[in-house]
Amino acid sequence: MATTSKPAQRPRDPLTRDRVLEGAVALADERGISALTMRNLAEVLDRKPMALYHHVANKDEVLDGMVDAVFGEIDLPDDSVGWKTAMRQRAGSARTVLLRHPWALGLMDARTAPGVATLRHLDAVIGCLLDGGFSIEMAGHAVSLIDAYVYGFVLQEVSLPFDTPEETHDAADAVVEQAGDEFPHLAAMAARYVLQPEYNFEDEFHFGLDLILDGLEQMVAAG
Amino acid sequence: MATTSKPAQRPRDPLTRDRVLEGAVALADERGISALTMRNLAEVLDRKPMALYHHVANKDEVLDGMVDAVFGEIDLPDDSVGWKTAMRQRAGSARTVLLRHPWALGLMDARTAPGVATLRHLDAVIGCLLDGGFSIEMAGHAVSLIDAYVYGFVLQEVSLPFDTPEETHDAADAVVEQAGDEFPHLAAMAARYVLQPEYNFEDEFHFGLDLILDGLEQMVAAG
DNA sequence: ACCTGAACACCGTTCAAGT
DNA sequence: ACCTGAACACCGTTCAAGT
Repeated sequence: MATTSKPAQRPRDPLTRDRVLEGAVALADERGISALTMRNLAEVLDRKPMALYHHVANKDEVLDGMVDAVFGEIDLPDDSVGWKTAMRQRAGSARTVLLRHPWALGLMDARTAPGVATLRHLDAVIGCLLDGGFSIEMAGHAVSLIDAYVYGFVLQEVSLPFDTPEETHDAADAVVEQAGDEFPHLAAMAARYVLQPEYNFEDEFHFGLDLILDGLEQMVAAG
Repeated sequence: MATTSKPAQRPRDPLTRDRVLEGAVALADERGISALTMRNLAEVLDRKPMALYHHVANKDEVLDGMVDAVFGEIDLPDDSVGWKTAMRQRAGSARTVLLRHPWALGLMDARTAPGVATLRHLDAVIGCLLDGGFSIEMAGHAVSLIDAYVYGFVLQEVSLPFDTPEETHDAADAVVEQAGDEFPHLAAMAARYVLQPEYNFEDEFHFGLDLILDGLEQMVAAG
């Protein structure tokens, strides 16, 4: 049997910056980023709004901290499995984490500076690639390429207007019916690919990731 | 000599949905997405706030429309140059447009459904790839991969805390000084790569794009 | 058809005050 | 050191009304 109230709240020992950020992430996950107001956040933490300002400068600092907290959840690359496997695992972890906090990528353009979790992650990734035989330039190329792909893929995934295979099916159906004349290629793709029972958007993720990792491997092997 | 006032405003003929969206894009470009309020937008359009609701249902519809308007600015693929060149040009156009409206990608996760400009663009891209010999499955893979890369790259680009090469240099300098001990690989990359005079973040874009297009070309050639 | 005024239930944040 | 009350200048949006 647990103690008193909801987890991670422990209502009345003094607030900390970390507790504020933790509450903000939980609130955004549960009720959407638009419900993340300083006033709602204070209520969840069982304080009055002004109490928050003792621990963070303003709402922007909360948003910055939330993004960094999310990046801190992503697994660091495993140094013992070779760069390619390590990058594949890390990319999968990043996707999982970013889908769990679907508001995070939309906050990136509001972020003023990368946080320490973000920098630590980047440092570990670069180290893993250098260990794997990448030159410093190639490691720079690789990080930018892999991360762009992962972020962009998840951005498409969270902005898709459906969350389940059934909804995907219905949406594709609607495209075929509504817009088959105006957008024939799109309709063909919906009918002959997306609507097939074996279609799974997640498989697209691995297709692109493998193409990228194979391409990098060839370039590294070629020197 | 122009007529009376600022362009695209023409203060007093009746508002239209398109004029509302045009004003919203201009306002977000000039003063940032946080300045985009229904009240500010009404002022720019020389109306009272409530006038907007005669042309759009609510603010969410404005945001959806803005994203679709931005997608409408991206060049459609050129059917006469081969799929690879067409995709390279289109990706470059998308990057340019998305950098011109840096708030657009951050709005994607709030979007409820793709608009017609987005669908038209996607349709043209699929058509271009099918013409180039892609199967419907390969075209699906290719669209998802290329678009993920372009969006993700630009997302990194707009969230970088600097806008000019000079600022990049200063920021990299700061990383080396502040965090050289804690993040040695990052510091090495900053010192030995990013801080070199010939470094240019834009070149990273072409590196990754070419790797992706070459990989796709090999797969298509192999059947 | 198109626009407006007044009002409601919210925001983030300042400033001065309480323990 | 940590928290609060009252206030200010904002939000998006409803409803009823004006031309």
